[in-house]
Amino acid sequence: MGEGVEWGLHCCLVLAWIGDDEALSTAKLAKWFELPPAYLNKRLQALVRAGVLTSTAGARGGFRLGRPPEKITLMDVVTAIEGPEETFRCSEIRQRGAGAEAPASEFRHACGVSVAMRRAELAWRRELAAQTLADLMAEAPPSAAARARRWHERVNG
Amino acid sequence: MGEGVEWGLHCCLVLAWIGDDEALSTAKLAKWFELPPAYLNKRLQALVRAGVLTSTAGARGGFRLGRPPEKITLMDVVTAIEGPEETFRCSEIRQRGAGAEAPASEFRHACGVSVAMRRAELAWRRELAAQTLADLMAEAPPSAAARARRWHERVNG
DNA sequence: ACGATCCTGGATATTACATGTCCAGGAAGA
DNA sequence: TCTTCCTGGACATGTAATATCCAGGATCGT
Ligand code: SF4
Ligand code: SF4
Repeated sequence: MGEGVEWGLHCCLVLAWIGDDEALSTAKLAKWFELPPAYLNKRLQALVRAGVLTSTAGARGGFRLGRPPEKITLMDVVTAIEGPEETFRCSEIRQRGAGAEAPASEFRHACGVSVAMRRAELAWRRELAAQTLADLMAEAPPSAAARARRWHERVNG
Repeated sequence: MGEGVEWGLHCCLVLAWIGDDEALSTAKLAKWFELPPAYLNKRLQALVRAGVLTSTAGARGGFRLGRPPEKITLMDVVTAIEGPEETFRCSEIRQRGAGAEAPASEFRHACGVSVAMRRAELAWRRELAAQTLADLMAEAPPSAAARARRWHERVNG
């Protein structure tokens, strides 16, 4: 799991705190977290493509949430950044070598290893889809949200 | 998730099918699945270190299961090969940059992003720990097990 | 109209890690 | 004693994540 997920979640959290009235530029967000601006921008673009964020070009432009926080799940952010592929990639080694001698009827039955791993991955995705940005905001200490808004007023006018 | 997990699971399955009476060498297993022998051996060594497999040196040596199949969970194999680290690594970016201005009291509270991701990961691990090698054997078509034993008699005497 | 800000997307470099190979040493059986 | 075979480290290779840069276009404030 790349660190981009952590970046994305924190950025979404900040954007949720400061609200939809104002946008935050890549440069501001990068400065907040001390991250490489150009690279962070790539991740933000991925979130835009997934509809999690919206972007506005031009002066006073930047990013804001694409929909209300209670409509954004952690699963949305993770798949936007990590891609839709499953973490367990099946290379079908059972059909190679000695396994190739097996009758074709055996391959119609889904591989047990594959379904077992998929079952675990589904449990993971289900748990991610069950938690929203709004949940994270609720659990966070209120002082963090207030500090985000104060910082925003200072740097964004 | 590296492909080593798939290799390890398939090898464990073959070892479970042929039973504890005989051992299988790295070379034989590699030939079965058409995998690079030296590299496969690295993964098998990891399984030995975790106690999932046992190894015997010398002629007619090789690997066999370290304990009965119903005592080997998928979680055991995955952690043996992928390592014990969580897939979501937290780099504590909330304490960097503007976040550093936060009072220390805020950091005593565990980060919400971190606990949310951990919760999902625990669901994944729980699901892996709930499935054993014996379960996989039961779900597999009986013809696969029979073919494994036949092949073993041909190559191992 | 004009300059400043700021997103978009492609090309490119850098780095980390997974993958893969090789070899010397030792253990066990034939 | 010869062969098989595991162990562990060193090393080479390949690939993906990470990071930087630039040209193009959009928007805003003046
Ligand atoms: S048995 Fe399952 S994990 Fe193994 S190669 Fe086939 S589909 Fe993949
Ligand atoms: S808030 Fe959570 S995910 Fe973010 S840096 Fe802190 S511990 Fe890591």
